[in-house]
Amino acid sequence: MAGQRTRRRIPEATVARLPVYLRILSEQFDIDVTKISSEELAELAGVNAAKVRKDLSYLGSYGTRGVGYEVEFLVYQIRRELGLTHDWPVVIVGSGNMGQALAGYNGFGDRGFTVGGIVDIDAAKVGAVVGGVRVRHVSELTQVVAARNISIGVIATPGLAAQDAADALVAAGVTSILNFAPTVINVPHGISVGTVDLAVELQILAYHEQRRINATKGSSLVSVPGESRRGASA
Amino acid sequence: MAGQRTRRRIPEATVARLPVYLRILSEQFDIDVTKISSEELAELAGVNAAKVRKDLSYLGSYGTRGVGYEVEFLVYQIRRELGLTHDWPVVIVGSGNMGQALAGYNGFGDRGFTVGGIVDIDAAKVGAVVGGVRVRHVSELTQVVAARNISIGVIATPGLAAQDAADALVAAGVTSILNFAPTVINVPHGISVGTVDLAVELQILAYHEQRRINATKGSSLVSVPGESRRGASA
DNA sequence: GACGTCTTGTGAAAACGTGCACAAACGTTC
DNA sequence: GAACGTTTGTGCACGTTTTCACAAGACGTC
Repeated sequence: MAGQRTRRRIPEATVARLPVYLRILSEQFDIDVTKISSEELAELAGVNAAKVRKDLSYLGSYGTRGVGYEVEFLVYQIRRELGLTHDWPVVIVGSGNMGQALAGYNGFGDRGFTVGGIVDIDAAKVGAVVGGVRVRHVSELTQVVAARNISIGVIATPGLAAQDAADALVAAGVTSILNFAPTVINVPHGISVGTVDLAVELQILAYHEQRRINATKGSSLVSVPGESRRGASA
Repeated sequence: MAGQRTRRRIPEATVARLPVYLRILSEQFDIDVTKISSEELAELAGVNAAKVRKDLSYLGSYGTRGVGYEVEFLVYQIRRELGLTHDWPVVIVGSGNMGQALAGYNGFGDRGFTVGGIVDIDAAKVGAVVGGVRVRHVSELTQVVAARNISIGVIATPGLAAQDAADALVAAGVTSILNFAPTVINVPHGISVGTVDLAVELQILAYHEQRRINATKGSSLVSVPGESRRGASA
C-alpha cells in the first residue's frame, strides 16, 4: 500500500517555529540575501542555532556545510512542508471588530491565505464590504465554503456564538478551525482546532508580571522570566 | 533574606493552562455549578484529567477527595496565583483595525484587564475615541504609562513599526509586552514578551490540513492530528 | 463504625523538547 | 592537493511535560 513514503513526522514544536523561519527568510529574500547560516537565522528568530539546525533537518539535508542554507530554496521547502504551495482561502465567521481586523490584516494575503468569504448572523451587517469582500449571511455559509472549496474557518464572534459558529463551519464542510472567541469549542473527532484567546495571553503575562513584583518585594532573586512559549525575549 | 517563602514555581505549561481553567470555572460558576471534578473540568478544557489535577496541585491541595473542587474557591485561587486579584491596565500601541478590535474586545475587561490608554503615531488618528478611550499621540506614551502605572503594553501596529513600538514601550517603563505584529521584536533582558501572529496560527493549521489530505490520498492510515498546542479537539 | 464508592494528590515512568559538542563536509587559499 | 577555517547534521545528556497507576482520604449507607 501507499507509495507515499513514511513521511517523517515533524514535532509539533518545530511546526510552530517553521512559520517564523519562513517569514524571516522571505523578508531576507526580499532584501536580496541569498545565503544564511543557522546562526544568523537563529539570531533573527530569537532562538538557539542548534534548534534551527535540528528543525531544518526534519525537512531534509538542505544546507551546505561550511556555507549555510540557500534562502530561496529553504523558503520553497518550508512552504512545501507547511502546505503553502497553493493559497488557502479561509472563511471568517463574524464581521465585528475582530472579523474586520482579520479581513483587513495585511500579511495574511501575502502569506498564503486569502479571505474567501466572510459571514455574519446579523442581517444588518450583510452586504457591507470588509477587506474587499462582501459580507454574506451565515445561512449561506455552506455555499460559500463549497464554491471556493474552503477547508479553513476562522471564528471571530462573541464567545456565546462561538459554538454555533463552529457547528455551522463543521456542517459546511470545514475541517480546520481557528478560534478567536474566548470559549473552548467542541468539534467532532478529526477536525483541527487552534485557539487564540487574547485574555489568556495577557493573563500569562500578568502572572510573570506579578511574580516579578513579588520577587522584588521579597528582596533576593529578581526573577527573569525571559519569554513565554513563542516569541523572543533576548 | 526574603521572608517571602520559596514560592513553588509553577511550570510554564501549567501557567498557560490556568487561564483556560479559570475561564471555564467562571462560566460554570455563573450557571450555578458549585462543585466540579477534575474529570469534568478536563472534559470542558479538552485535556487529560490527570493533567488537571497536577496543574491544580501546584496551587495547593484545594480539592476534596471523593467530591471534587469547589468552583468558587478554585476561581479565587487561580486568580490569586495569576495575579488577577486587581485589574491590570494595558496600553495599546496602534489604533488601526487591530488596535480597535483589541480595545473593543469584550471578555477583556471582564477578565482582569482594562484599556488604560491607546496611542498612535499618526496625528490624524489622535483624538478619535476607540473602545471608550481617546487615542493619544505616541509621544505621550510615557505620561500615559506613568499616569496609570501601566506595566503591560500591547503592540497592534504594522510589522515594520513593531520594533519602534516595543522600544517606546520599554522606554516608557512597560515590563511586559504582547505583540500582535508579525515580527520578532528584541527587548532588553528582563522584559517579558508574548507573541500572537495570526498568520503563524493559520500556517500551523494549514500544515495539519495538508497532512490530512496527503494521508487520505496515500491510502492507509487516516491521521487524526487532533489538536494544536492549546485548545481542544474532542 | 465498618464497608463500598468516589475522587484527589502524587510518586514514578515514559515521552518530548532542548542544547551541547563534535565529527563530517564544504570552500578557499597557497 | 594539502591545510585551514567555517558551518552543517546529529548523537547524547539533560530538563520539562505528560501520563499512568494507586494509596489515601472523604462521604454515604447500613
